[in-house]
Formats: sequence, C-alpha cells, structure tokens
Amino acid sequence: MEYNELEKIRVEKIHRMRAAGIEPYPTRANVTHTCRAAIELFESAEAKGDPTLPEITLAGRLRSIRPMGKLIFAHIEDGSARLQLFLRVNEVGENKLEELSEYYDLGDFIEASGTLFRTRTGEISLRVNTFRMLAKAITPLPAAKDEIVDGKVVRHATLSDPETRYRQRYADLAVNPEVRQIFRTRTAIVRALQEFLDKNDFLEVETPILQPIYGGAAARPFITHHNQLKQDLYLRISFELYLKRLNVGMFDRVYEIGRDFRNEGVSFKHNPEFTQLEFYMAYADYLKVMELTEQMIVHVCDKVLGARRFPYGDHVIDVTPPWRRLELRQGILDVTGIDIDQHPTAESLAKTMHAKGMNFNPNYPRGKLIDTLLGDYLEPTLIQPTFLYDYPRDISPLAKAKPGNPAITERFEGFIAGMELCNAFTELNDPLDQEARFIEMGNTYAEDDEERNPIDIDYLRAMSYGMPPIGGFGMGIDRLTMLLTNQRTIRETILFPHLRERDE
RNA sequence: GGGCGCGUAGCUCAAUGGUAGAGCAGUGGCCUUUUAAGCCAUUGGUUGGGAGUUCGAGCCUCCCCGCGCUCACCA
Repeated sequence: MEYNELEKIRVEKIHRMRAAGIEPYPTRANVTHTCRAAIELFESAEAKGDPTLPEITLAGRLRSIRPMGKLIFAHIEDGSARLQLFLRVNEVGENKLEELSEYYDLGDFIEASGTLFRTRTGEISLRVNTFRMLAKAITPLPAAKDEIVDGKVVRHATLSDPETRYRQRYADLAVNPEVRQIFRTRTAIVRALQEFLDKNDFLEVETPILQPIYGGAAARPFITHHNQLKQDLYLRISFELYLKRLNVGMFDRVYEIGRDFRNEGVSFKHNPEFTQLEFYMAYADYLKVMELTEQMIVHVCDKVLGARRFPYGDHVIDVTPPWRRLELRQGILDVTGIDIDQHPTAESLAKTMHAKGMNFNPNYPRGKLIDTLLGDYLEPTLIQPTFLYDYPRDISPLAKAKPGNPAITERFEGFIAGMELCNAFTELNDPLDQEARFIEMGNTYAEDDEERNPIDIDYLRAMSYGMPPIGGFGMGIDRLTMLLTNQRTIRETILFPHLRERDE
C-alpha cells in the first residue's frame, strides 16, 4: 500500500502507540450494549425515575472529536446508532486524556466505559471512566464533518462521487447511513418474498449456476471452463429450465432467489449479474399467477414499507389490487394507433411503422418489432402497476399458446413506473410443441448469434416424462428494490456493482 | 460501440489563457457542557495520464484512462 501524507501520520501513530505499550489492534472487545440499546436503557430508566445506572461499555467508530481543554466531547457510531462521549479529566485522568489527542483520529474504532447521563443541552451521553483503542484507522473516512440537527445527522461535504462510492462501497456505507438503509430494505424485501412464498407452500431450492447448456432467456452468456472435466460451462442466464424439471419431479411449487449472469450492456437498469426471483406453480395458469403477483407485491410493501403507496421519482405508485390489466395488442393500439393483428407479417408491420416515422431495426422478425413498439411507446406510459398480457408466440418460446389462437401465448409482464418488473406465463408443457419451438427459434437466429440458445435435449426429456400445467414467474429483485427505495439506477441497489477495471 | 458532459488537496468545491485557492479534515498551540464548538498559527497539489498550440495551459487542440447521462443493444 502506498500511503499519502495524512495516512503516514497515522501509521506513525501506530508505531508510537506500540512503543508506548499500547496495542492499536487488541484481539478482543468487551461490549455490553449497542449504542441504540444504551439510549433505550437510559430512556427507560429515566421514565421510571430510576437514578441508578450501571456502568456500561460501548464500542464504535469515532465520528467526531471536540476537544475543549480538559474536557472532550466526541461521538461514536456503531451499526445501531450514534452516541456522545463525555470525557473529562476528572474521570479519565490527565494522562489518558492526552492519549486521546496524541493517538486517536476520526474513524478509529474505540471502546469506552462509563455511565449514561444527559448533558446540559439534553443529549444522552456516556460519562467516560476509561476508553481504549480497538482498531486504528489509517485512511481518513471520506466525510468532512457531521452536524446533529434535531437529533438527525447532517453531513457536510460527504462522499458523493459515484465512482468512488461504488468502487469503495465500504467507505460509502461507513459514512452514508441512507445507503446502508437501502441495503437493509433490500434484505427485508427478499425476506418478505420468501415469507410470502413459503406461506403459499412453495419450496425454496437451489439449481446449478454453472450449466453445460444455458437457456430460459434470450441473452448472451458468460463462458467458463472446468479444467479437470475439460468442459466449457456457462453461467446461467435464468433458472427456468431447471426449476420446471423439479415440477416434473413432483415438487409442485418451487422458487429460487439467486444470481443470473448476462453478458450484455451495462446501464441504469442492467448489471452483468443481477438477482432474480423465479417461481413455478403446478396446476396454475398465468391468470392465477397474476393474482398471486399482486398479493405478493402487496405483502412486500406492507412488510417493508408499511404502505401500499410509495413515491417513485415524480410519481406516487399505488400497488393496491387489482392492477390494471391491458391486452398487449390493445395497449399498442392505444399509444401508436397500430393494430398488430392487422399485420400478421414482419413486412407489413415494418411498413406501417416506417410510415409513422418510427425508428426500428428493419431486420427484426415480427415479434421483435412488436417488442420495439412495446418498449419504445407503451412501456414509458405504464406508471401505475399494469399487467400487459398475451404476447406474440415468436418472442415467447417457452410459453403456451392461447387456446384457439396459436400466434398468441398466455404470457404477461408487469410494469411499474415505466419499467418492466416481472415476466410470467402459462408454461409450455407439450414436449412435441416445445421441440418444434426450439427448432423454430434456432432457425430465426443466425448460426453465430450468441442469443441463439442451444437445444436442451435433457429438458425435452424431462418434459417427455410428463410435465403438469404450470404457471411460471420471474422478477428482478434489484429493480423491485429500485422501486421501493426510490432509486434511479440499479447500481444503488447492488452492493458492489460492476465497474470497468481500473489501473491502480 | 456512438453522441454529450465531467475528472483540481483526504472530502466538498472555487479559480477571463497570466503567482493554483476556500471550508472541513490534518499538524502545533489556547480552552472543564460542546455539537459543522471557537480562537491563533501552519502543512498539504505531477489540476486523471500523455502529446501539442502559446512568451505563458487547470482553462485551447489531439490521443488515452475512468465515471455520469443518453442512444444503440438488452424477452
């Protein structure tokens, strides 16, 4: 490590401490209370009018030091709260007090023992008898100074450069409590989803991340290699094909929450690895899944936010069921005036889109053109929760056709705040139809198109054993977290988002 | 990958093409109820990297690196 001038001063302090017989990194800490527990202890004792308070020991990072000669005010912060230390020469002694100004810096982890009281300004504080270093920090925290206004911490000139925040997330988290809150919420979201699905008799399972054949989505994979087996493997792009194998194996309701990997562009709503929830429910169809989706999102909002209405950007989103249900064809007709049913071929649709001055890839098949209309014109208008349903067959190779209309599949996507949140369908469980679709898909992609999924023979074999009717569902956890924490980029909901490698 | 923008002290930010600065942090002092404590003094820079134009470049030009926004891409 190369240390800068500020850091070298602190390294020097470490050496001077050791020379003075003080260990800057003692092995054990002796903590009796978190800061939060200490505050609660004092408040309840105060409410009972109980003047006897035990001596307690707290630990945390030094976040402020205000020396006033023979009296020093400081704040420590642990994972629970921030608490003021009151260090007076009367209690700690002259030598010990000098030790503080001699060796201690903002950011150091320390331990302090004493009794709680209120200062003249009314702040609950620890009257410190003794204290000790727990872990000396060398690099200064990237926060200039904090102020406490009405009990809330106001930070001045704190770390805000996004690049540094993402690359050094530890420093971001250490100084920006609202960032910590996003990730607490994220975990609460996952817990609430698990709770909901468990309650509905779903079994949480884990399926392979390293796969010999990738599938279940149209995306380019990451490729890796197993040395001993001399075999290329792919990092999964979805869980779908493995989870439905489990339905064949008589697990009627299964779900998985885990990581998908897609070797594609990075943007405010795309990270190369992202967290997905997929569930598969035997004897259900997409209408059943729609209802379950509403209930599930409402459950999460109730649990995590305690509300069914929440702000996102300039909007207030209301997830109270029932959500709007809009046929894809009707939705596109409403916003573009194009009736896709009047254009059964890509040529016809492209001609009309061209006539309207729309921007699109002229080489796209019909399904992808429809997807363009959806993404460019319809999706941005879907602010309040909306289910778009009945998608064209050729962009839905794993979805079952609508009875009586082989060109349409029973599929829906959920949109909130102009963003695709989830994707679900009545699963195709006819092995002969599935094989035909795979072959059809293979033909629509060029030989070298990496989005062209290789045919998964084993999946077809599983289906051949008999696959029950299934309603399937997938949702991005990162995007759901964006919604519920009012964040504009996916990077704010991923602890360590991928950034380009940088020479150090 | 294309377009636009940004990169200055540890952090947040200034600086007409003309001596690189402030606040906080740091360092040395004073101060026994402060809370961005205060007061006095003081250190700190290859202005992301490289090349060019110019008497002179943080500023203008080009190349490179990184980040942001956006388009493309993305079931």
